[in-house]
Amino acid sequence: MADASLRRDGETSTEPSARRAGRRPPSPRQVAKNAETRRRIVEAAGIVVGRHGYAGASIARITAEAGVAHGAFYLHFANQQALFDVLLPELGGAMLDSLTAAIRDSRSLEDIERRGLQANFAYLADHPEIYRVMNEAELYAPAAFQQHLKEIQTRYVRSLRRSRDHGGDLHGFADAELETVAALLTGARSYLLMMFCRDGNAIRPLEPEKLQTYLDVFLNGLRRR
Amino acid sequence: MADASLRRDGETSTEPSARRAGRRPPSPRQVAKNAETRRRIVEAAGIVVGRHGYAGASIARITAEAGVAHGAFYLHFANQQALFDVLLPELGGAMLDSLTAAIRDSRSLEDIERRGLQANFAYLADHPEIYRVMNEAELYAPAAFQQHLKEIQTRYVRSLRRSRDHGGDLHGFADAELETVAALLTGARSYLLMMFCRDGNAIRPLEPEKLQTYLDVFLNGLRRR
Amino acid sequence: MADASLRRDGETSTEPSARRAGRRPPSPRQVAKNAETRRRIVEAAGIVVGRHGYAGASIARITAEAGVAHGAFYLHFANQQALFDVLLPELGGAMLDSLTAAIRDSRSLEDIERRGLQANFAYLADHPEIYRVMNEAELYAPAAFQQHLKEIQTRYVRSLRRSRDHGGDLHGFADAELETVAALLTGARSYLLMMFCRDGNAIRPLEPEKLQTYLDVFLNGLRRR
Amino acid sequence: MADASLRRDGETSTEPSARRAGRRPPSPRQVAKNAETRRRIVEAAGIVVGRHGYAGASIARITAEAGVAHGAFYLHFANQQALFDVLLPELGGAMLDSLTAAIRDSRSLEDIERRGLQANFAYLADHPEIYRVMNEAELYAPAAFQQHLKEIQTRYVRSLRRSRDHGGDLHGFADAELETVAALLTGARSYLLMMFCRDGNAIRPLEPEKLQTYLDVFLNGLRRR
DNA sequence: AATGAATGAGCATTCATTCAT
DNA sequence: AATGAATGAATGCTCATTCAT
Repeated sequence: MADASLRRDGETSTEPSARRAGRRPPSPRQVAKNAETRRRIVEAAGIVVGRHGYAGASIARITAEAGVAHGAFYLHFANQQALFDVLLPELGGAMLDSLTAAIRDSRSLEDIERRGLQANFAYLADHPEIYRVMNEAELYAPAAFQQHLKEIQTRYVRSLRRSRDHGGDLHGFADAELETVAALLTGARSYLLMMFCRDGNAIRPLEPEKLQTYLDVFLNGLRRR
Repeated sequence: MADASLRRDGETSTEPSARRAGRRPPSPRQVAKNAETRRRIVEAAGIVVGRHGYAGASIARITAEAGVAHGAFYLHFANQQALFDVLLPELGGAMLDSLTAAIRDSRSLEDIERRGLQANFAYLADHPEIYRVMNEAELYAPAAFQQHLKEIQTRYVRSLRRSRDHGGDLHGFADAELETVAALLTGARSYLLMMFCRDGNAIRPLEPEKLQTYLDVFLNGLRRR
Repeated sequence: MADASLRRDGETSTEPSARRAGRRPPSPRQVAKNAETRRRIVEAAGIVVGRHGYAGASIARITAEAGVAHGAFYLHFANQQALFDVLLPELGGAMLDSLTAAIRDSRSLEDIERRGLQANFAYLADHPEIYRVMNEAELYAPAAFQQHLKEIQTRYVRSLRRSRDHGGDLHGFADAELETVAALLTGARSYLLMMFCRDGNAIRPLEPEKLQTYLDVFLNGLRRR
Repeated sequence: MADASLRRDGETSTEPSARRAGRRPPSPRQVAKNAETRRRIVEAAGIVVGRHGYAGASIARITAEAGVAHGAFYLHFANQQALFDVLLPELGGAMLDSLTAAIRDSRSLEDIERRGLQANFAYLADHPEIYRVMNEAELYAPAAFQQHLKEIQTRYVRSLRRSRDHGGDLHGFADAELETVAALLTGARSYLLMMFCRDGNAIRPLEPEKLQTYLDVFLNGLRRR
């Protein structure tokens, strides 16, 4: 999971906030059960958002999907928004980590892009609900969405910089320009996904010719000035 | 109310409900009033969606903004969805026309991109509500959104093709590839807008250096293979 | 009904707040129907509070009792509290008016007290629900309760003053002291009611000996210093 | 948990649950802890009711204030009502004892009233939460409230009778009449408190002139017939 | 066509109570 | 005895839609 600091806001603390004198500490079993329930709620929420969107993600649907009582929700989240705020960081964070891992030791821009794009689409094909979680977050969890964008941006720029400093492409691009470049790449990738890979709620792979065109344009465009 | 099942797409027929057996045709004044009320509702809806999003665009708010009775809404639209379905085509269509006009006699790709992008951002600065109308339509009026994307795509491809056939850039790109290129350009543009030009509900201009980077990357990337 | 100004606060305005140009004015029939529904809700609320207390006066119960839809409530009141705030003024105000009428041309203190007390208990026997409406208002509609107390106090002091200025008793009591005296009388009366006249949700008459003791003590006590 | 049906009045038995066949009697330490927890809950409930009223006195708030686990509540009380039923007797009983002590060797009515009233207001100023505990009990613990009234009544009548039999005032008042007189005095005192001494959740002293008026009226009124 | 009161299903949230540990 | 997570019924409120006028 990306970063615990993303999860703080508005969410009911799970840990007893003050370890009052004379209180029996919770058994490890209890703690585990507690965390497990929370996990099930988040997971169920992902599925429900994937199926019905945030707008259709009522507490009733989520708890039914999770197999817990309606009221149990409020033991783990202060309110519906608190869950929404946590959904993208928790589910999308895992995706970002997986993408980062996929391109970890790429040295060339082509490597980054080809492997990144494929890993991206593969992950979404495996976890199709993430698409809506991410996409609708702009509306239903704006802060989380902005944070997610920033995270993508940061990681992307880091990769581009590494590629520029070690490899052949991108020389001539100042750090500030790489910010813009990352936005172009992210946007282009996002639209490929949206326009050519969606199939109802499922994600199908990008056609190879389109991937090739994408690579051609950007590799050529970013080669050198 | 006429039989809804006869209507495509949930939208109430705009034509006066007469022309049915034995009904007097509406006076021109009536027709005008009819159309005028409908227009006011659509316009009000644009404003309300711009301000509160589709989710906050209740019939009550829209009719209040339009200055008509709550119930009047259903004389012009079969239901809320029918209005949502009509919003992007009516408001976004005008924007597309304006963009198409702005690049009409561009011959070079640079012309298309520079003028198009500037016209795009200028239009949105003037009509800030369109941003949300367009952006949230993916969720609230998916069919209209797909249609809008297709429209953009078609027009973009047409421009690119013209540029390729008359100018210097893009030769070597087959028609099929231009589809992909249009998606890349649209996606990149959209993310620039989202990441760098939003300021609450207002749109501020793209910084010139970022515009330049955009142009550099794509003009270079699309020049030739 | 006591005073419209009591009713303003938090309640949804029933009149269209702006008579916008070109809007058809509501028909008198509609207006009457509207007011009638509101009246039925208030009346039903009185009955329900009398039966279950404010705590049991759910919107569902009230609207069921009134024979209107759940949602109709919110066409007439902004929320539950707005109704509660209006209940005592509307129902208790009528009672105060009736009491004021009952003692209107009393000249002696004995007259005021005997007739006032009897009118008070008689009114409550006829409208037993008022007892709880009044009694629980301290908790559920504190502002209305304070206002009600003040109203009682003001009217009581006025009567006492008139009695003092025209009759034989109470001379030697300064205006400021009459405030205290009114509180003593109100409190004593209220406890007689509470301790000796309640019978479930009904009110039974005060035993004549108790009334006599009340009169003896106060008439003697207030006669003269 | 022991069989609730055996218990009068909803209250959990305070005695250790043993003494049943084959159970080891609880260690003195256990009993102490048991009683201590119960005491903390009652005390916490007083504070919470003083702060939020009975309506806001959720088990969660009370147990949090008491520093015990939510579930521990049900080891000491059968349910919330059982606690409410016990609150006024336990907290208000102490107040009554203090008032009884304050007027113990009064011989004149004036003594009783002046000292009683001052002791009453002083106690409430010291324990402001009792005001709400007492006041709202009519609603939330009606039986306890009636019992409390009766207790006040009994003690008051006893004092009045002693005064009558030993002192100068009240002669001519039969025992039955003293019942009524006690109600008048209690009601008058209660309204003085409510109307002139409340200051948010705090109680401020009664102004001396008002106290004097109270004494004048009643001493004069009760002197003799 | 226009009006706006009425309808009722749907939803988030609270909280007394239970129970496995 | 103590703990605190889990349960689920109840409630206030919103809002798309209908319909008498």
